[in-house]
Amino acid sequence: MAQAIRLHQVPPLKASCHQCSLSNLCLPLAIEENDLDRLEDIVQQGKIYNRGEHIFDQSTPVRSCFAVKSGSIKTSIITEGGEEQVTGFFMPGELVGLDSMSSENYACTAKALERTSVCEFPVDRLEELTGKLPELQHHMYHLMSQEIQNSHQLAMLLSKNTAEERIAALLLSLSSRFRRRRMSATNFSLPMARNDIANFLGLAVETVSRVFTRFQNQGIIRARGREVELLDVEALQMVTRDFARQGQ
Amino acid sequence: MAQAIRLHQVPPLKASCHQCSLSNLCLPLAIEENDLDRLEDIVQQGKIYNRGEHIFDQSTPVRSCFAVKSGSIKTSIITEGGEEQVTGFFMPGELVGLDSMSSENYACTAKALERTSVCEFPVDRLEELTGKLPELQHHMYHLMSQEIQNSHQLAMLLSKNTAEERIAALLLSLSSRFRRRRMSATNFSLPMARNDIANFLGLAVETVSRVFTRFQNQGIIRARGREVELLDVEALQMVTRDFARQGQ
DNA sequence: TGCTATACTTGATTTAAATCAAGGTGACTG
DNA sequence: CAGTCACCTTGATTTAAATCAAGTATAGCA
Repeated sequence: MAQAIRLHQVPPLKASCHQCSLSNLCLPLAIEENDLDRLEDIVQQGKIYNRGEHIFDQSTPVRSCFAVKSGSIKTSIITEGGEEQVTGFFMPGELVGLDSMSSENYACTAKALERTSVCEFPVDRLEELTGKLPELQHHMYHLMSQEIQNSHQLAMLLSKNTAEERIAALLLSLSSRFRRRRMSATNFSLPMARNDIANFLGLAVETVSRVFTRFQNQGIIRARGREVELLDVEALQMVTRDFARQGQ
Repeated sequence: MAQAIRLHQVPPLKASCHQCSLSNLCLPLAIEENDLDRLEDIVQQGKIYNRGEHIFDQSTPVRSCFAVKSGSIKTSIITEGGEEQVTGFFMPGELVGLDSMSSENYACTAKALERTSVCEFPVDRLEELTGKLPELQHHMYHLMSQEIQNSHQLAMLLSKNTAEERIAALLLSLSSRFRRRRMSATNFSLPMARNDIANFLGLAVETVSRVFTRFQNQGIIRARGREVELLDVEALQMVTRDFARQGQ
């Protein structure tokens, strides 16, 4: 109930990038105080999606990319056969839709994992603006190259690592992203279902479940549903590196 | 021998983007005839690398990204443990290093798979230029988003598809890329070793070898070392889609 | 020309994770 | 409040591909 109340807190109607608490993570990061107005001119703020609602759909015309303001988003691609591959999870301050920048149609579908508010940046106007603000352009290139790197890391994980290694890596990634957002790095609530984790990491749900229990039995984590506590971060790091060590 | 002669043909010393045969695939594609000089101003053309030589190395400072002029390149990332993951193969007209745009250090290592000539675009000057030429900026965003999509497709392949499906998909990808370059789409020479294919697709070399022989026995391809002939493209396409069908 | 190294192939065995099968848990709903 | 559904867990069995273990081509090189 307390939670329900929190969920219904509406963001200020005319919230500005100036005041946004995410300005050190999001696009404003790359913009001088002076020029911030120009970003505000093009952004549409505070749109809210409920759990399960689509922010955009694969194969529909690209209008905008989106920054997560609160909540979280998952993106996935779907084949002709209806098979789904989760391609990413996005937290506040992160930009969704970079894989569709300057394309005709969205390359993936973005879905709210919980009640989520986003800021919308129309791509054409964003391109226009990055043409005028070299720092912003630089930042966009940087974000996109990071996105490529992330995806390569995922490919690496999928092709070279065991189930335990993949899950440890995901938990650590979430942990450090929570930390950057000044939330607990060891005690958090997973925004996604086991199913999404399994799909993202190329595993069966059953395997994910088993690894969670194994980690729990080893005293590395404590997990009750989506609530997770990392009891031994070093041990988790060891798990991800075991693989690397064997290479030598 | 005829081949050897072809290999030693040196590109014109002051070759220009205007005259380049790849101008419909490469960056010039996005630039008006008038503005092409400005791209030529920043490009360093015709650098040649021998088989096995590195164009750039992971973790060294980023200077440039590179367009393949002739030959081919593979990129890979290497973990602390020395484990390698091949992240891509690049053909003439394709841009290498987008995963490192606007980063401090290169995120991967790029290696010539054969005698390869490249055009070099210093990143800072390229950023400067894209700030002035909206179409070029648009094209860069497009290329980078494509690169993200490619990598997501790879992740999909790695996490959802069988060995046969992965290899069929790779052969078809190579085939269509050869076609776009006005080379035979059914009769080509693989630029990379079985080992690289295996690593790229997350398989053991032995598995790659076995699948090649299986395809050969089924009359789908003919393979003698790196020489490959696609005898039944439709059958290959069926292989990649078998998976999708089962989803329904 | 033969030598060595690298690349590739083939077969036998093992294994990590998928699949199959069955319950348990919790949340919302009529 | 019982019922349904979505989500999660656990156990038994199967399987695709890895690994182990030899070979066989092929290419580069002295």
